[in-house]
Amino acid sequence: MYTFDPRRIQKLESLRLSGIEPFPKARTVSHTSADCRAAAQGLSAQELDASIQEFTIAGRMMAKNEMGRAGFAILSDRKGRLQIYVRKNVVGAEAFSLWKKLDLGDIIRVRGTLMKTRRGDLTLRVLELNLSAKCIRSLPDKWKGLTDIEFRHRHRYVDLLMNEETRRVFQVRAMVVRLLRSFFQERDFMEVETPMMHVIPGGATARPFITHHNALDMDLYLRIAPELFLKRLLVGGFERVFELNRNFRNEGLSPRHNPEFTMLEFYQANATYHDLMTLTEDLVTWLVKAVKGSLRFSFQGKELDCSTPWRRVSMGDLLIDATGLSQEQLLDPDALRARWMELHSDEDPAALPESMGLWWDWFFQELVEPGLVNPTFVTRFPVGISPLSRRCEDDPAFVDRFELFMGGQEIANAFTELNDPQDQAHRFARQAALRESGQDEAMFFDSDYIDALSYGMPPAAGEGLGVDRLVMLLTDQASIREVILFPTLRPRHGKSSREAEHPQPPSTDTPAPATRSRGS
RNA sequence: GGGCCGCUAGCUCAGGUGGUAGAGCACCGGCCUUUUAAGCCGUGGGUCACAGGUUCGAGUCCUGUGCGGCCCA
Repeated sequence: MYTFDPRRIQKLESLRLSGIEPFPKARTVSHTSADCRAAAQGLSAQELDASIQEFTIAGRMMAKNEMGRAGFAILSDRKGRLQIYVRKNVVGAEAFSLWKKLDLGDIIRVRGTLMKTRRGDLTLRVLELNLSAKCIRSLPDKWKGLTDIEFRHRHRYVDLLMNEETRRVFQVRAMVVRLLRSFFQERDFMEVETPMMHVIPGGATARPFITHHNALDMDLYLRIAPELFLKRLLVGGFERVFELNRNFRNEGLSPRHNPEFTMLEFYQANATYHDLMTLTEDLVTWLVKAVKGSLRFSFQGKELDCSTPWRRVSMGDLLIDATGLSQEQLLDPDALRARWMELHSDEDPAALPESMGLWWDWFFQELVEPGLVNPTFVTRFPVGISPLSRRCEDDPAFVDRFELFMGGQEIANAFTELNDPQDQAHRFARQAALRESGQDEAMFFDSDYIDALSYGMPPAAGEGLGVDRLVMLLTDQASIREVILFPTLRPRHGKSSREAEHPQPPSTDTPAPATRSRGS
């Protein structure tokens, strides 16, 4: 059952007794607070007083000053805030008694004309006042505001109605999504929607969520990436496709990871990853200019300069600098292991990687990634951690792939697509073997995808771009939870009492394998 | 997974060494017809996250649990 604040319930009753419905049906509104500001632009207090134009606006009452038979309040609507002024001899006794009963948080509708106060603040002089919806919870402290981060995330609606900055973050997010769509539509990419529920989860190395279809009596996986379906569309003749939607990865929560996150993926036939580097520069600089107004901006205290061309550097060169190892040592898992143990003498050697690719991944994430502040394309990844990428022409141990880093975090991941069905089958087999050995982030063997490639997929390049991370950069937020309206949170009260009384048997899960979750 | 910090009124926070739980805002009542965090007077409001323990006595000390934040892995 739910318990309401008895004082506010009493208030509802008293309003109803005096003939005022606390939750009436909507009445029309003619303007917004921004319209009022625009109408008053450049007008003096005298000119406003002479104006007879009426405005009907509605919004939430965020502040209230009562002064006997008059008073001020601040109304907040989707376009901002506007002060209103209520006088008993103007609105009448009945409306004024409603005014006196109004609480902070109430949503009201007012009709009136514009004026300026002695201090010059634009104000709506109210002629008519209606209650639109009653608020029966008290608002956070009007001066200190709402600061508790957990409360802000669990009750985002309160965060939004109290904090201008929170609204701004999500307005920027909406703008970014709109601009991304128009960028690709203008370049003749077709927006598509591929399955969220997969029989075989693929397209990334990550643990999936499992769900169940009752009628078919089968488990399905929430997708970890749309990649393999988008490439099937290349086979089908849609030569430029993109999808902007959610992926789900069954990993821990962190300031950079939410289990569901938004990714833009796009694929272009007859292009290579070099073409996508240029396209990504065009896309991101365009977005940064539109949102920030400049290619230079600060992110978490660091200065970012997005002027093109961006640095392009191979992963190997970065690792030579960061580890002090030679090119030959970087190819030798034993040398890599020895260097790692020099840096981490306390780690359990049994839990460390065995392949060169994973070693590169570990060293890179630890030593290189945080330092990549300005936009940087990192190229030439080891084939072992790139099971869907085309091999470099000059060295089959590496692939034509890049990741884009900005502000010390991975923003995008792209490669020239592997379209040789035999090579792809070999790579899947290798991944499947890793799964067998307990690495549950490794990929499944997807024979339907091999079927598709067997029909011939045009040479193509594809990219995935983390929308949440991009919005973090553009809004200067350190945590992904600040750019997701309703981030995943633990249940408020943890384990149920039943579970506490009857603990589950010990988990039979295998211990965590020697992998670290890939970015993005 | 580990370390540190936090959890007190609807909100923001005080509560040296253990001794009847406090302020501001909000809410309620009264005064005030251009306020600017309006002001003045008055009232009500608490399972001090939860569970144990030490003690004559616990918001305070101890142990455990939950939730959150930061750092590390």
